[in-house]
Amino acid sequence: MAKPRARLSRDDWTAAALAALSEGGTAAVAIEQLATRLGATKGSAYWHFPNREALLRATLARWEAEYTEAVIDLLEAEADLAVRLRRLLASVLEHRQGSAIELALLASADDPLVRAALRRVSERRINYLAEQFRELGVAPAQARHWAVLSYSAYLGHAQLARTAAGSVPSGPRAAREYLDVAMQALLAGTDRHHAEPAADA
Amino acid sequence: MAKPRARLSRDDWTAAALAALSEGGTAAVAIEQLATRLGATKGSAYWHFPNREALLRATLARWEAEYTEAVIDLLEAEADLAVRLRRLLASVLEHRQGSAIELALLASADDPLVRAALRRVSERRINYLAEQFRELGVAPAQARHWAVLSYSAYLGHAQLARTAAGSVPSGPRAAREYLDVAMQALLAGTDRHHAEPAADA
DNA sequence: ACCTGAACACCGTTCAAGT
DNA sequence: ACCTGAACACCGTTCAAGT
Repeated sequence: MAKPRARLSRDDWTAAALAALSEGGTAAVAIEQLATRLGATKGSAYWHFPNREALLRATLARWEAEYTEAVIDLLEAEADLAVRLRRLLASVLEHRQGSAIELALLASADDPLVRAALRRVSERRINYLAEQFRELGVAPAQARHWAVLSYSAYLGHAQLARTAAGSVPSGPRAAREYLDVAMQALLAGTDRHHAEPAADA
Repeated sequence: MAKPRARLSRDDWTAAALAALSEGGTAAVAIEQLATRLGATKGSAYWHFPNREALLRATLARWEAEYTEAVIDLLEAEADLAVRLRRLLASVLEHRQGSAIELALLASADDPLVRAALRRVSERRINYLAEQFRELGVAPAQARHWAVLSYSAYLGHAQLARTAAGSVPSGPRAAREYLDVAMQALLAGTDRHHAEPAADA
């Protein structure tokens, strides 16, 4: 398929695996299929990696390094703390780029390696959100609970968007109304009983 | 492993598949492995089912028939509408029986067949929840949004419990506090601005 | 150092042959 | 009607041999 390359690097393999991952989940990270795409034989993979697990592990590590902070970076760009939460949920409704791999990983949580990667990323993001809630005036003990709830809504939404796209609000109008509802819920523990209908649409 | 049985039925195969599903997800529904467990050869499976996909499909259909209404039945048993929501979220925190298969399915959402089953079940449950919110006095158009948010929190929680058990509130004390927060959020659109700390613990 | 090519194990699938 | 046993394709893995 692809033009045969004289030599392949580790990065060539993880790049191909990352692409396969977003298209077909963990199952698509198959050495023989990747070798065909890369114009090489399976033996090449086994030079760079001891086995398929190591290739998958390296691929997930690369995803963590390149995408873990993506959500946080997106939020940091906005000054208004309350609007950040809205952005977080909106990012799922709007299917931003980079989320394809994340959705594929959530669907492949069967795999222990995937599970471990998701665990680390979740913990990092929940800690960030808890910090946000504390800045909004929520007591530390409660802040973590609000963070977990918010991140659960995010994850559940990603899951719904993938498995039951029809059940999820679609179109700009419905999305805005849904976000208003979500913000009213998630900020119910704050002084601000709901965020403005957003100046970021 | 298992004592060899003279003859196997379709139900024997789907029962074995259901057990394998809850232990190892879709990947564990492997005809050769199931045959060994059942004390038969692979050919037996191909008598009852045209292929592995048909076996998986029948297994998922059985799960839908036996477990789809489980959550709803659980909730119907309780008269107080607001407490039902609390029960829904609590059921994830407490890892009730039957949820093992559901969690495995969420993790195997890679598979188109699994996705389809989850879609049908989600839609059914969201409709039920929307009805609940309408009974709580929420306008129909809003009720669906609150239902989607609630179910997202449920799904996201299931995902977190599976991938990042450490991030989720554990222990009766933390679980209760977390539920109080969740109820405050999910009932923020209702007259009852939060449910009583529950008489069902 | 990096890769090919052939080999083997495992699982999905087929099918002729058995009871 | 229901199952076995042998066969083949596909993918993970190994390794001797090539450049």
